[in-house]
Amino acid sequence: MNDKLLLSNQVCFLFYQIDREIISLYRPFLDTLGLTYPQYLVMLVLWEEDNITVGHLGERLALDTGTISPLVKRMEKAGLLARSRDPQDERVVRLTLTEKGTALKETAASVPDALASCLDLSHEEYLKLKKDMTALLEKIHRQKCGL
Amino acid sequence: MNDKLLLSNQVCFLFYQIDREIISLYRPFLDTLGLTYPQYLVMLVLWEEDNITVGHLGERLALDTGTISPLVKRMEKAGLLARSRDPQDERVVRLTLTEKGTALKETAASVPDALASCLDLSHEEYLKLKKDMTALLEKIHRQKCGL
DNA sequence: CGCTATTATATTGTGTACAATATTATCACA
DNA sequence: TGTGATAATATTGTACACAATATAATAGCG
Repeated sequence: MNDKLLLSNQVCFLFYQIDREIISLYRPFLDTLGLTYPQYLVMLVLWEEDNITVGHLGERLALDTGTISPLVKRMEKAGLLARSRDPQDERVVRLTLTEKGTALKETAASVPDALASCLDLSHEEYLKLKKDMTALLEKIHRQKCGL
Repeated sequence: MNDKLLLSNQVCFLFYQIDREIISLYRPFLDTLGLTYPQYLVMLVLWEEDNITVGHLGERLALDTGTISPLVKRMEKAGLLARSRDPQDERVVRLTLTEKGTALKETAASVPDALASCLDLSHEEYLKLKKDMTALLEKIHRQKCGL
């Protein structure tokens, strides 16, 4: 009758599962690094650009302050980064890698290849998937802005 | 240097964002129904097959007991379903829709179309996306089993 | 200069996820 | 027929997500 409500017809459910499955593929490797998946994403940002603000980090990961704030506090406690108020503007909190956080990049360098081999995607498949998913994400963003 | 660690090169981050964006598209519609997204998935299963066990629900949603158990308890409290031990096997808990839960299907019937129009996907695009993502999910499952 | 609006971050409260452990009921078999 | 193994679900503890609210610092403006 109403096929539209069948679980198997929900594309959203596919994304929901794929997201969790991918994260579970990361887990053994990230456990070795002592990181959770969102913490790994934070580290990727900091390895790219150190000494950023909490607000900027939230923008890059598309996470709000309610998620970011406790996340970076846990990472500070774990010795991965330091939080400090900007003397120029005391509202701003700047995030800096510790030695431990910087050093972890060496170990993390092998993670992308490890995952790629888990997923068993050729470079072409990877590029196509990345292109398709980027397009989909941008389409969603455009819709949300009501364009 | 090591482009592989750039956030923008992580396909996983695309799926992470797409999953959250899609759920946020659902939110206004599900708020109307008084459901969260995982609760909506539970309702989809129950509208398909009523009187199922907690274990079966967990299998269909690929969620473990630590997630399912409190989830269905909250839904029981909300009056959407009833939990009862199976007299044949007291270990088993069976889930049944209440009148309210059954009735909610009428209102929910419009959700899939509402989402489709949010995503602005043609039927062909939807079918292709579903096919591609199903294939990807199955590929991940095969990898995990070590085949 | 003082006061209000805005900005950056934090906190609170609720609801997932998931690993690890606990609990209770059934099963298998000596 | 006990009794240890197994199965189904629950609980505990930790870590996100996110809406709503709070807090503190800066900016803007009369």
